[in-house]
Amino acid sequence: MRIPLFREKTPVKDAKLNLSDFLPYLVNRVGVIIAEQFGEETLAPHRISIAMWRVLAVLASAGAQRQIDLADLTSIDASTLSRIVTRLVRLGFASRARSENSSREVVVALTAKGSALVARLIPPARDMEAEAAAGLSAEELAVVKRCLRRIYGNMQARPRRASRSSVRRAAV
Amino acid sequence: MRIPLFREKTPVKDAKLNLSDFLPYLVNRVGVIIAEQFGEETLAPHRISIAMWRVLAVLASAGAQRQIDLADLTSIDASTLSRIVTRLVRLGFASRARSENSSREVVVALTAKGSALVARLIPPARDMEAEAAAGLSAEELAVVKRCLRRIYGNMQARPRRASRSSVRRAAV
DNA sequence: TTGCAATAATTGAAAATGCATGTATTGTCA
DNA sequence: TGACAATACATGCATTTTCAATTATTGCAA
Repeated sequence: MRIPLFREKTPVKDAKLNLSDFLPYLVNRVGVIIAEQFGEETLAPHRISIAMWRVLAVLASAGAQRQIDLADLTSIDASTLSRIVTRLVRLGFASRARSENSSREVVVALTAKGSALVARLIPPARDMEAEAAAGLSAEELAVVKRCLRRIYGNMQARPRRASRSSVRRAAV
Repeated sequence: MRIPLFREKTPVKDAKLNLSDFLPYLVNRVGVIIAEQFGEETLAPHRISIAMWRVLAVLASAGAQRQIDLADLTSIDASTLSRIVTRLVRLGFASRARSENSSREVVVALTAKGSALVARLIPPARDMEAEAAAGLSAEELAVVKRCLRRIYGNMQARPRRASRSSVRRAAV
């Protein structure tokens, strides 16, 4: 194998980042603009935040959950989520009860009022998705969704630096 | 036109949301997990936040920008951006100067130190993207990126009720 | 030209967020 | 079984973000 006298062509390619072709950038942009518009148009009239909507949607989709699982499913930090659930309970959209099998756990569920709210929000949510995906073929949209699921799985399975708790364990 | 005695078939389909097939949900999840891991692993050692990285990356990719355009390109609120730029200037990564043609505008640019930082961060950024996209074919990845650009364009072009932030078209 | 609306950036104050820590409970293994 | 680690949730606190002005400048129409 020949050792090149010069660096391979297009050395600039590594030093420069074309953001419009950079996946994390594209994903962030799309995520922000969708959340903004859905929040302003659909959620604001109901006086709920996008974070609250995410919690309600997960509860409606996946059923009652422990807070730690809700945090995972919504990508919201556990401490933030604890406060959001407090607000949802105060507003009457969710209930919080100690788990039967473990009294350190808490189970969050939708109330009837919460279910009714989600039912009203689902059609505009679907509409927003349809408008976002306008011009994409069914195949393309399917590819996008499948790939996003795969990407999430990749990131989740990635070996990462030890977190605080395991650092403490390793240090002992 | 006949009025059906019963509701059309599969009424549940509209009332229930399957989040794992819901585009906004998938996009948000992926965006959050990528930002988290890139922030913890790559940015934290440099004492840089993900928001600061986004600003630096846009400046490196698109050149010096007015703050309002930076806000658009980074999906960061203009007031938040103003404070982030202040921090970047204080840290020596960026410069802020009044525009030549309009003294109400400000032009933010990378300093040499800022460029050097971005140059160091680009390789791990590329690595992260590659790991995220592991298992996707080149074609699939291309479809995903193209569709995300289209989706962003769709959302931007969407008719929405008047809001404070002006809708400014950015060529990305 | 002048007056007024629009634009760009900043800032005060409130709300939201994230990290570290605290508390209570459960799991485990020596 | 009895320590001790791990887990689940809540909370204090500092930081960050957002919304609503505020200031300064520019564009534009009468």
